[in-house]
Amino acid sequence: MRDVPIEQQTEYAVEDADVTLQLKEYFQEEMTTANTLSLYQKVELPLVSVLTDMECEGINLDVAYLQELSKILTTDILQLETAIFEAAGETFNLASPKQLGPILFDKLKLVDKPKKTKTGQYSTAEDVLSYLAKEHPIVSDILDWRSLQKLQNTYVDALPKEINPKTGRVHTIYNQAVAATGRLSSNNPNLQNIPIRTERGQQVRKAFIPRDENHVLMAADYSQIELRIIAALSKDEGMLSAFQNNEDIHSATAAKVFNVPLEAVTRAQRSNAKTVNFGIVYGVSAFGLSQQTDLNRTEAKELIETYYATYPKLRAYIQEQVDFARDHGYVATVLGRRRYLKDINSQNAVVRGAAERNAVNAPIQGSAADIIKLAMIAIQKRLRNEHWKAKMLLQVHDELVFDVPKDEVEELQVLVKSEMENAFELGVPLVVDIGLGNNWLEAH
DNA sequence: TCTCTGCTCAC
DNA sequence: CAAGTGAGCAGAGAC
Repeated sequence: MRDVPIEQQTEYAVEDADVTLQLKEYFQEEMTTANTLSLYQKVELPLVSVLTDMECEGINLDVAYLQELSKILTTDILQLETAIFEAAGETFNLASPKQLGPILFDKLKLVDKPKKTKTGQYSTAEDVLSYLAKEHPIVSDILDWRSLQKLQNTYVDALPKEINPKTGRVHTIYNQAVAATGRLSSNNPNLQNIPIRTERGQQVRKAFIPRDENHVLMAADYSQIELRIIAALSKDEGMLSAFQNNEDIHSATAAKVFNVPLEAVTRAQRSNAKTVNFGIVYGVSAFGLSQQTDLNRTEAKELIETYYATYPKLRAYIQEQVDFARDHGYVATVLGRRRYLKDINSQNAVVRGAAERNAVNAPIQGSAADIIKLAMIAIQKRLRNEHWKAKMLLQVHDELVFDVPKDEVEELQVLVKSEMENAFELGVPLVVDIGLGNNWLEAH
């Protein structure tokens, strides 16, 4: 908390003493374990001042641009609303799933047996409506309306309200003691879920800009860090060699699974391989995979089988994690961060299944968190000791964002890439991609 | 005003 | 039965 007025410190960052208490509660009784004590002293405590610096620094937002964006959104939203009420034959509160459900499924009878939520309402969730879009033009208008409404309410109109009048910048708060896996979380505002996937969402990301015309934003993100971790932890030769040869892991997986040369992999094959690669980390079932791809359940089941035949040590590793959790009641990351799984021996198969997926996912997601935390500590130490003017602003799980004076850009890229790639010796190369831009979208 | 539900944004 | 980790919005109902 250096060089920051006291009134500013307490506004954005919880004081260090409070964080220490939160952390001790977070780790609870395991503080006596050697690994946990070391994790606490070597990672979590040094990270406190790094996060404080980032929170106090804040980030610059282009408010005039967001206000223009909001006007356009308002027009588009009204247009969609008119078309939807016309098609429905009545007006209602479109933001209410409780009112929308009966319109779609009782009045327009979009489908025979509508999916219900756990409370018995009709489900109008995105995956359900996407599937029904071909039944009636009102459906895609509703989905479009929802997405624009989300952008306007959650980001375009909300973010400018978060600007601190003293600094003129937006200051998130990072919570170090919330996520079960060791990840950070971000709130007030959450700057870890700024849109990027859709074209209209990308317009929002453009509102995050450098502090002035002498700076640029630099984004540095780990390439496929979770898959590299599962490759390293499982020691599967096929997956390790793909990373050692710096191959595109999804194409390499597709080539192996569909038994075609790397150059002959089609877009659809790569896409399905990508879905399985991510699914493995989350513990996906054949049913889940079939929902996410164009495959039926039999094909999805076959694909998963072929996947495990391709990367046999992955299956063994997953089994080891589940067995370890059953025996010890917890699983651990590369730095010994534990997640306790009280339901791992539950009689209830659904509850037990969820705990088993946690046993696989927590070490992967948590090890990625360990590694980026080490990188953040190392980077901030150098920025401070070597008197850089550049500032680390944001962390988004596998990405760090910096505000960089133009005359530091070239050298800082080298520093950040090197510190991130060498933060931890994993046994598989860590690769960091760096981008620069006059806004956060361009920096990707 | 508070809490829960349904939904959707990110990695 | 069925994909992990979060935060925040509006609606709806309890008080």
